[in-house]
Amino acid sequence: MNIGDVSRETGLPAKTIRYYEDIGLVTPERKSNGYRLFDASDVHRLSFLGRARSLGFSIEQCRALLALYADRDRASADVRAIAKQHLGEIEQKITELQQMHDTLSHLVSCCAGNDRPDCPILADLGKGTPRNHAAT
Amino acid sequence: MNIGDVSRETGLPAKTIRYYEDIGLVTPERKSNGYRLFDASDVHRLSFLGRARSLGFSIEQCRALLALYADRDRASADVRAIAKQHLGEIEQKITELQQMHDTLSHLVSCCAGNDRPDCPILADLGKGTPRNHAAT
DNA sequence: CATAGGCCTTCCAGTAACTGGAAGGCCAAG
DNA sequence: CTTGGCCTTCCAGTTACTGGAAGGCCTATG
Repeated sequence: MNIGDVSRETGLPAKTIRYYEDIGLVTPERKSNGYRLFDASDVHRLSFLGRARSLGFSIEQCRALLALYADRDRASADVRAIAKQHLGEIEQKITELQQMHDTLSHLVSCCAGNDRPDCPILADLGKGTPRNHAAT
Repeated sequence: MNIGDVSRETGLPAKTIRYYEDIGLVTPERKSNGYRLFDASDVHRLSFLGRARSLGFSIEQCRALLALYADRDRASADVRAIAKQHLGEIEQKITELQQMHDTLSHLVSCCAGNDRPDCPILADLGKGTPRNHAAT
């Protein structure tokens, strides 16, 4: 298969697939004309990558997961450890975003949003050093 | 004030402050020895930036907010629009992360995490093209 | 046979918002 | 006069791609 076919099949942009080759996540053959030649296992790896990335795993985590995927003697605990660590990062981010959301939506609800200049959002951002992000 | 004092006062790393100068968000004076000389209004701008960034506003949004902050004829609606747009982005991200979290925590809970190789996390990632991220 | 369109190739540069580090100047204290 | 702690600039790296230029290959049609 050519890269275009693989792109269609996996949903990954051709650019991304080339990039994944650059960083060693896939190693397709080459035809005599220089075109990449992907076999079923390349496509499978790329689909795996697409799904892992869509779950937010970093490239390095994906690399580790692929290695474990290929290792028939792996321990599922190793996989689980990576996933749990990532889960922790996700939870951390959600917490931070939720915090931002609460503060900001409070400020937005306090702002008249008209043509007058007085604005509680700017007032809060311009306040002295104390970071008081909670609603009162 | 020297950059170190400002750093202590605002909580921003000196590197970041220099970067903000590079991209035109602050424009401190210079002493004869080449050192940056910050006055109270610089420090105030930097504190504003720190708070806006901690709420997740992008640098460009911060630039716009600073301009509005300085504009005594601003309309609060303009500020509110920026904040609401950002709020939408935050909500979007939270939704995505929540989705990842649900899928992944389900998979993690299904994985024994022992020294055996069978692992539902890898099994799911290795599945055919359908993206079936929901718990059954 | 020429050419047009659609594939493919490589390489360079840019994104966001910093961060790390090297090389070197300035200044106050001991 | 040297030591330590500031400060300066500049260069490179981070993450995971993405856009674009310049050019080769391949097929079909006039």
